Amino acid sequence: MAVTIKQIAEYAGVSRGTVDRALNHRSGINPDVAKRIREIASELGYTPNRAGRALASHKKPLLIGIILNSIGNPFYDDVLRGIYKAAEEYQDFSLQIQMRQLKGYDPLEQQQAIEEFGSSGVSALIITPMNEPSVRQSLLALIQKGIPVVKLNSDLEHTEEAVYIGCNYHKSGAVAAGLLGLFSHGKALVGIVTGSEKMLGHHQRIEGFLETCQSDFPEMKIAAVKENNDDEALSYHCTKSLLEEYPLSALYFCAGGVSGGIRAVDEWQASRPRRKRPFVLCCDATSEIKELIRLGKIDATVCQQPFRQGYDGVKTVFEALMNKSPSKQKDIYTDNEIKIRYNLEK
Amino acid sequence: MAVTIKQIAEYAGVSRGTVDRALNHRSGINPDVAKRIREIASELGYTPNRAGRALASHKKPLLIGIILNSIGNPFYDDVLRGIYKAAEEYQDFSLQIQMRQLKGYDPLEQQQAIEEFGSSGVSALIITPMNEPSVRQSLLALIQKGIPVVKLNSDLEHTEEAVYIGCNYHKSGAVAAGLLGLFSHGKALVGIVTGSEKMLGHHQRIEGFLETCQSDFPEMKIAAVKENNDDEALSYHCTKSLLEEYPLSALYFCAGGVSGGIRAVDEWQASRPRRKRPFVLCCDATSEIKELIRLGKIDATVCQQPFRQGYDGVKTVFEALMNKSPSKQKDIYTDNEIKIRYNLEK
DNA sequence: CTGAAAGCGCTTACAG
DNA sequence: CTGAAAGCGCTTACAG
Repeated sequence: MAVTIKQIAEYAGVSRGTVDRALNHRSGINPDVAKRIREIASELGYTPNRAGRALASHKKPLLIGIILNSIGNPFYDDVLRGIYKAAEEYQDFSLQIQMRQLKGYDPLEQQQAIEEFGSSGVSALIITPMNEPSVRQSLLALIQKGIPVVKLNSDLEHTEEAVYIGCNYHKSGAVAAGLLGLFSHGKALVGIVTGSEKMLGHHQRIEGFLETCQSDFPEMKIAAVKENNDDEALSYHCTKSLLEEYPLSALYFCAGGVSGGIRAVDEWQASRPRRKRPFVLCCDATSEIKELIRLGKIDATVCQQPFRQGYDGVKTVFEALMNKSPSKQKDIYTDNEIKIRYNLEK
Repeated sequence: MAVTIKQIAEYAGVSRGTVDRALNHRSGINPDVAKRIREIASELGYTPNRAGRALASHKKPLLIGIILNSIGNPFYDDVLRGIYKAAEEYQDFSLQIQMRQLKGYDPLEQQQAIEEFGSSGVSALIITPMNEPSVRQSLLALIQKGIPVVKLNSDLEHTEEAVYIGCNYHKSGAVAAGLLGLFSHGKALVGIVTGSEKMLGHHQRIEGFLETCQSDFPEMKIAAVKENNDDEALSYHCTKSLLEEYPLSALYFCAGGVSGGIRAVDEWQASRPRRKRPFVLCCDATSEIKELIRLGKIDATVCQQPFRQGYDGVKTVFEALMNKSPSKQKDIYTDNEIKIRYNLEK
């Protein structure tokens, strides 16, 4: 039988209330008493019972603020599904979420959202942070107040106190290169279409791709890297010019704008029926991308478990709040899953 | 605020005990009253609070029996990790597991284990069932008593009342064929090494493989299918003779005995340095297989989320027990994950 | 067949 | 600074 607060209280010769104060570092307790109780608890190997805790905190539910730059970005569909699934499962444990979705990437807007949540008294925050000093400042202020923060999908430098849950972008690029290496038997001329060199994730993917090419596939060459700013029309033009300028055997889309690029490939192929269509690789599996894979227009994609990102984000803050342990949870790097037509989920 | 038993009691003008009896189909209650209470509950959209339920059932913890034919089979390492992880997370909700691992495939032994658990009074059972009438009988007897049963990793025909959580073997074979088709640009002569045609899963993998070859890759030919009974020594000989008899361009191991087979490939290649090494595909990612992939001796493997199988197995019985709903949980088909050297986890 | 009470582990006002 | 009591939602003997 697991050890309870009641047992600790008996053992220490104090009331349960006092044990609670000690264990949860609440105010209004003699520091020496608190210290002794904590020692007893750790000797006895006490771990709080989450069912008990959940029931007791029923009166003031744990509010989790969520800030996602997700509007208009279908990648987040599965992330959101994961979040809502977890929220549903944890609602019996008096956990509630408050969602705030943003469009585009405006640091100021994001900072404002953080501060609003901060002053509205959320117990924890999940955010897809921009890698900006102003955002960092706001987050650090929250963390200082003891509010757990989860960085979802995009990391923010110099905020190691917050857990990161998301893709290992560098590895994602390496997987793409490895896959292409195997398909092409190590020989290829690759055109890369990215979102923006300024986006940390996009940049890291390309780095990982290039490093793997250099170390493992010396005969795989990069023709050029073009930026499409995640814009379909721009992506169409980038891709078109890449195809016209170089005799590409492969295309790697490492961000958004995939369907625009595919349109360029289709046209290129229609006008040059004798040429071999390049091998097309991309990232993630939005419903649009899935459709293009089914149609045979994309050969493979490297995914990052978006559902799990959302689900584990909520789960992680729940655990952090339930255990109120000073120990930081571990970062979670989701798997870089290879999907082809045959193992695509519905 | 969610609706509680107390509210239903007030609404119906009865005590909370009576509501409990009605909602959980306990004995000793006027059927008409029970019916009325259930109607009220469903109108109000009542769902039981798991934290409350968990705390209350603290006195007699839920015991989950687990029967795995896992001894000596490294595939189950990750399944076990998943099970223990879930057990740890759910122990606060008074869930306990009792593990019984078996060696080999003896239906009688399995049946005995089931009956022992049945009479020792477990609340639920998780099992890797053999596809045998005697096993089916024992399981159906448990199910009749209202004990939820989860079939883990292997399905058993004609027991639709039990949830299946595991691989879609047919699809696993199709993914292997699709992957090979892409790598080989649709042209290959494949040797297949399987465990036993009698094992449902092994058989289904081959079926899936063949069907995909026929429908999508007409120039991919199967040289022969050999059985190794999951035995390394036998696997070595099967593989050796396949390589000697046919000019294979690919090998597909769809069960155990992979390292024995690879030894044959290594020797074959050493004695014929001019010939191209066949492309090697297998299933799952035991630590042995991972090592062979890292060494470049296996090109790709199709995995089935063993950790998730274990974790979700426990989670599913927990949900079933907590909700005590008559509605059966949904079968879970885990993803057929493609792993190559570049996206292998540590 | 039904109700009132006690209890699961924890937290939270309230008294002192 | 500390303790006693009430309460979260649910279940379980026990009385009647």
